[in-house]
Amino acid sequence: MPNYWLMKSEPEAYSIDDLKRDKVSLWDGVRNYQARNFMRDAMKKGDGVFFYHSNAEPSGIAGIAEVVREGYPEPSALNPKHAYYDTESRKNKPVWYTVDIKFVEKFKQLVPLETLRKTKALEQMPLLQRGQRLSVQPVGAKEWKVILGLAAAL
DNA sequence: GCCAACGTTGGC
DNA sequence: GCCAACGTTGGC
Repeated sequence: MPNYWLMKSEPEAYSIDDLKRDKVSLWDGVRNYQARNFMRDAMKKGDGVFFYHSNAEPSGIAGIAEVVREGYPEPSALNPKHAYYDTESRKNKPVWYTVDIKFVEKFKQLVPLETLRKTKALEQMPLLQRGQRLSVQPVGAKEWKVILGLAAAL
């Protein structure tokens, strides 16, 4: 039984079209411990991922990806030349982790945040809670299905 | 561009 | 260990 996740990215930085082009990508640059813990400990091969566009016009869920490689030390945190370099991170004692995801599907139309908010069955989603800004977060199986339904109906 | 909410840092 | 200051996220 796979689990489901939602990952946020600003489309100007990395969009679902970029993932479609790359087919597979790591998910680096996350510098939040809770999000890291999900990637390091909880995300499993085969899990489903909603690709969320944040700070976008409009923001919302753009499509689907799938976990293809489970948590491993994030390379850019160990690379002094990289913008995501972290002086605290060491090869034998990494601080930050990432997973690899592969492109599965881009929705014909993005499911806007506004639509998610209007959907009663989704009101418990972490994404929709006030002030929450976790960039990697779990999605319930029921919510996953509801959102697939919304995407199909657009 | 604004700003509320949040996470992190660092002085004490 | 508290908490003010600061930087970041992300909707609007």
